[in-house]
Amino acid sequence: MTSLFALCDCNNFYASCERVFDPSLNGKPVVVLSNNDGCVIARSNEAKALGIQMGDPFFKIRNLVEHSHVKAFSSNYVLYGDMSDRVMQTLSQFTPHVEVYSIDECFLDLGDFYDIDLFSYSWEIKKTVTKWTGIPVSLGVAPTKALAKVANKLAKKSAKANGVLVLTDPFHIKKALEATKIEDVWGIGGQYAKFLRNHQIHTALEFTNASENWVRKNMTVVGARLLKELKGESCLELEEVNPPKKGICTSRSFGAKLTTFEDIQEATANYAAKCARKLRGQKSCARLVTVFIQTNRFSENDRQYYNSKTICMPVATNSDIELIHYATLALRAIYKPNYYYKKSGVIVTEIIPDNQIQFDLLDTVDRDKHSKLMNVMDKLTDRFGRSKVQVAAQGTNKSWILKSDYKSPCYTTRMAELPTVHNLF
DNA sequence: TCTGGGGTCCTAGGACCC
DNA sequence: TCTGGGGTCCTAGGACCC
Repeated sequence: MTSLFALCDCNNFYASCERVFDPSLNGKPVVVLSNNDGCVIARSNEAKALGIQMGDPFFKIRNLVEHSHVKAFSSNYVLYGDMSDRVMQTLSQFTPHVEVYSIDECFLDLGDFYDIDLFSYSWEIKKTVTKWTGIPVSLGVAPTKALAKVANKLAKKSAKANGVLVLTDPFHIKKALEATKIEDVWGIGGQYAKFLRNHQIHTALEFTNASENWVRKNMTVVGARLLKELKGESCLELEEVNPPKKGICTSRSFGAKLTTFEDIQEATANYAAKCARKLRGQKSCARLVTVFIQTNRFSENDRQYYNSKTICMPVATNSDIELIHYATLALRAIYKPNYYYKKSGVIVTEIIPDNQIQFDLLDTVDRDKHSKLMNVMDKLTDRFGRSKVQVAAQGTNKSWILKSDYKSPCYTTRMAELPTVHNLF
């Protein structure tokens, strides 16, 4: 039994999404910014050519942006999520066994496709995705996931490959590993790359010559598994269904420095509500809620403060009202006046399916009522968008709101007119 | 003025138990 | 001087991913 995987990766995904709906951007440098218009998180090839790096703070490249007429966009995750769905839908036409690995990457199990012309087939996939969605993609095909990653990277880099690389022949695999720098290997981050280079391992090929014991000792079983994968032994299976999340976090930098408890409380309540909605989305409840706050770590003049507080709730919940209640208690425990706060966040953990909750005899919450209310709120949000209906503690002040000065329209979703509510219930 | 956000897995070491 | 030993659970921290 020989395995075969394809990794399909969208090129410069967020930038490409913006281009789909505004073709005048084609051929021009485009960047997409993180929340709060903070950092560059996606770049078109033209923007890369200008030397703009991933993670560059926007304010530091503003001159270059103006001078070189770079088009900058605030991130529009609703749009990108929607485009991602379209790409994944298209890919699943080619094999029922797909793993949506991230918003812009998908593994395809080509299991026993060895008999077909993999090169033509891959090109067919690539052309179809672009035709149906407008998003350009690259494909790497190989016997293991880690090798498919290698193939994909080279497919993008090499002009000859032009976006498709099939690595099944041992000689080609060896050449590919030789051409792959160790820090470009999937699973080798900054620390391991430095460590390996210190041990004279500079390429993926040199890594495959290391002994398994040595790798296991210095890089845990994860490294040992990677080693096998690069040598052609498949250890990582396709994961078609994603398991429910074990922790859910909602955190944001504020659009401005905040000091008062009320402002931070309002922001934090909104993050708590978002966590609750995510929990309901995967049909689970959480027992622990953690709140953290921090000042601006880049500001040398301001006094710095970071703290977090975890509260164990009496009964696992996914109700906006309860989570906001306990998040506020946690915040109260750590908030100190006279600091300039820049960020807060809410993390929920000890997550269990919503049908396995341990109830408490002394419980004072009417859980049935909460659940019905949340159900209605979710329906309203799905239909009319965020913040149309919310818990009072979430406030209307929104002085903490994110900066988003360059947002494109939500091309793929249209906000409905304000409702006549009766048919929702 | 302005520096992202949300996840996963693994290990070492301490606490605790018998 | 010499101070049991083995198992399990939990947590913090470190590595990684996009």
